[in-house]
Amino acid sequence: MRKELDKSYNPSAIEKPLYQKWCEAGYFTPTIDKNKKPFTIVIPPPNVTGQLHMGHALDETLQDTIIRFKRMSGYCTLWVPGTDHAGIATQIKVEENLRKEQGLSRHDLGREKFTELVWDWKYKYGHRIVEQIKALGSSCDWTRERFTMDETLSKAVRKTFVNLYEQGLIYRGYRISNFCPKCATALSDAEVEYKERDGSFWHIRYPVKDSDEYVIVATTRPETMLGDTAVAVHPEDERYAHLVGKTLVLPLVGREIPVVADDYVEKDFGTGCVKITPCHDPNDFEVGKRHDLEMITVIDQTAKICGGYKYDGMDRYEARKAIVADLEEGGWLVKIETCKHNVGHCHRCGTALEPLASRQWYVKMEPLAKEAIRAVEEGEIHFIPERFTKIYLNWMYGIRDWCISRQLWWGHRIPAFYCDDCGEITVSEHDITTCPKCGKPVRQEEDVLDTWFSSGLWPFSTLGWPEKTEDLDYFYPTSTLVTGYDIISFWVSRMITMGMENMKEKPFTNVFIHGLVRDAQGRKMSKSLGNGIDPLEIIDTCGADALRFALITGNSPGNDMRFSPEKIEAARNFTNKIWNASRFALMNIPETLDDTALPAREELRLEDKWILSKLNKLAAEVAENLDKYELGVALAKLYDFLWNVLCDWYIEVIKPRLFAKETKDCENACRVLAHVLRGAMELLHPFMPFITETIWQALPHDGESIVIAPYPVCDETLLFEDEEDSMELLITAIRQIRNRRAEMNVPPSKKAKIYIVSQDKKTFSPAVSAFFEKLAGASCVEYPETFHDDSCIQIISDKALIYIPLAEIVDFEKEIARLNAEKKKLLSEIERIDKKLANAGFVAKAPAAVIEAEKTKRAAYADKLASVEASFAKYQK
RNA sequence: GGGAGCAUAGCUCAGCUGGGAGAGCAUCUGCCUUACAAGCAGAGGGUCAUAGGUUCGAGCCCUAUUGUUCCCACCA
Repeated sequence: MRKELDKSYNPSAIEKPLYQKWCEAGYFTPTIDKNKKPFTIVIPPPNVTGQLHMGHALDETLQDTIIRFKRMSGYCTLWVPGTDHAGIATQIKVEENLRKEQGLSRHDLGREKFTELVWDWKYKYGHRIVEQIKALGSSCDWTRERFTMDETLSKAVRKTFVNLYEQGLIYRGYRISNFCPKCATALSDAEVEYKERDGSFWHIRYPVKDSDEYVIVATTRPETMLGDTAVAVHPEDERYAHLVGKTLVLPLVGREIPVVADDYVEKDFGTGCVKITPCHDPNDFEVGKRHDLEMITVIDQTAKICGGYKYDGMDRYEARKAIVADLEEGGWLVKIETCKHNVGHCHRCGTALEPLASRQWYVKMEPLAKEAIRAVEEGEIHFIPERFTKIYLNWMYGIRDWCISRQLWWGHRIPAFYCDDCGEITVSEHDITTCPKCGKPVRQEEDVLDTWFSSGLWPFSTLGWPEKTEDLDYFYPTSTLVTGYDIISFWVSRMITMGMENMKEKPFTNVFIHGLVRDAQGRKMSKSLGNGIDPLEIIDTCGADALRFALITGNSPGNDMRFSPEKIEAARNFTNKIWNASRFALMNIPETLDDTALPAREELRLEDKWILSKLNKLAAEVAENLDKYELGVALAKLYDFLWNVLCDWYIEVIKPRLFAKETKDCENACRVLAHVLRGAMELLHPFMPFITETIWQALPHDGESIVIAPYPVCDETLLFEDEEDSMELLITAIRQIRNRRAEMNVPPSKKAKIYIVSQDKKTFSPAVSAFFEKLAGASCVEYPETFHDDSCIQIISDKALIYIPLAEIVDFEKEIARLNAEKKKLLSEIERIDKKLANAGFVAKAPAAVIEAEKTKRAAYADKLASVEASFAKYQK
């Protein structure tokens, strides 16, 4: 059933109902077919209470383009959508809201009530991001939508935890971890962002007990001195050798602490004496363990001083000021230097982190990393672009144990149960209430798991693991993972690690990495800068297709891109161009034409063969580019074909035929036009699904939707090299005529007769006169064997001489100057080629085809030069 | 300290395995040519960061330098 297109493209009216139709028809829900190859993508799950931003838009567009291409190419495609519970991020948001609206903290509510509240949020806002992903046109299978805290996914988490624990790969350890005072939880190394800060280097005098001697330590964090339990020097540092083993008296505190010798100290840095605070610095912690030093905690999890000092309760920075003042007053402060140093910050909230000794759960990574490294090094998993392999391997080779416990309430609670009576720790897949050892009641670990623990299982937990499901069997391993380079260490590495461990098989074959979307000045888009462009606003005003186009065009894998209103405008103009061209086509294609057959081969005219040839070559190239993940290149080719080939030339050229209604020639042109436009829409569909479906439905077509139409492949019987060459000659000739007319200010309304002299009778024949009449301001065209009229404009085109009798506007001096310029250019070109051909090395080593091409070029130049010379002769007569 | 990316037209970027540089936007000129002024036609504009090297031939490969962005590690 064909419908006429509206006067103007109105995406907002079209997109939603279309998307709904696709979903209802089940196009996005695959039926497992063992005769077909599966192609699977799992979405990088966005935060469940988040909102779509440009980064998501890019990510989803890339995935959708790939999956639509594969679907049309005959694969059994599955794109699993879903969301992440995003532990910290979500909890913070809900806590903030609770404080704002009710003035309460989560502790006021208690764990159970608070998590209920977060679930409420999840139900309330979890839908929003899903709707936004749909608005982009993403062809996800919503019947398989998952959430990291779904029952089955939680099972996967527990199963994994227990497995690893039983292998000794999960353990509970006491050591320094990074604490975020604001989020009030421990973090993993990956979640620490180091930023350079201006700081000071305080030099403090520590006196030796019962002596006049002293040592000077230098520190950037004087407040930690409260927890000092030693001063370390290098074992081979002669300056301090006599002090090793002696006792120092800690200023302000009075604690007696030893001087120890440790390799960790660098002699040449600072004073060569390092204060050791085992509970508040990772290196000091190690030193402390080696020398069996006392562990004294002086800063708590909210970054306040604790431990029974006069500074108790003070914030760390407040305490720093107070302590420095007291040191100064006591005469302990020697000097203050300014320095730059790196401070770890929470990657969620940006607060400066506090290293604290505490008991946390860890995953022992080294044994697990082995397989994850092997899979990539042996090429089972392939990064696109290649260079990200190094980034991944660099991270994996330097991997340290992963702190997975978080002091949060929102997330998967760690399935460890403590018996306070006998001290037994039981890790169990199922909740237990009594201790299996002594039968006394147990209490479950309060902490939850790092969000990335569950997202690390995503490629198989979403398919049903640990159950042996049909989906898992058919769709795993997934095909391509699409994500930004910023989460390679957070997420990609963990999925590979967990996939190799749990499935004994890679989670995906390809990792397609994209960059960040930045603003027009190249800055990261962020809420605080207010420089973000809202993708939803663009969808509303310009349509999802325009947004998708703007995100993919001119972009190459792995590189950041700048996004600007100009880009969107260009994209919208393109959708408009497609729309108008299609509208024009449909105005001319008669209603009665509803089959999709091309005209008989012998009835195809030059321009028909040309455009068909171009289309089929395009199909081959686009598929090749898509296979290589060069989406930007593929889309640029489609743009060029639609605008600069189909619209600018083919449609213009066939207008006379289209207007000759009810002729066979008209019908043929219509058939070719419909065929080419439909093919172009099919090729473009993965990139711009809505507009292409709308136009496709309006054109003669087979099948019920472009979504499931076969992706065009190159039909070699429709490649016409000769006709392509001829058409190129004609286009060149027309361009040159236009150029000359414009140069000479001939008004477009002024038509003139033209004479074309050419040996190429096949190309320059009366059959193409209409081209020149329509496109080059010709009143009529003649094709004489020779032509002599000195008062004509003469154009030396490829394989043709063109004469236009516009005597009244010919400026002979200008003509001669122009010919001179032309001659000079031709001579230099010929000289260049001659030089090349005279080069023995070139002739001996260059491929034959290259040499042949040079010779052909030389012949063409020589030909033109002869024409130029002939013209000179005429003018000089 | 280790590693990676980028440097091409005024701006934003393409340029696949080396065979004489492209697009979009911007600029200038002329057009309401019956799909489209969100358009059509035409034009100008580049020592492909610098210096070497490999090669018959380098924007592309190698080395060094400069500028720039990022990742990792982190010395108190």
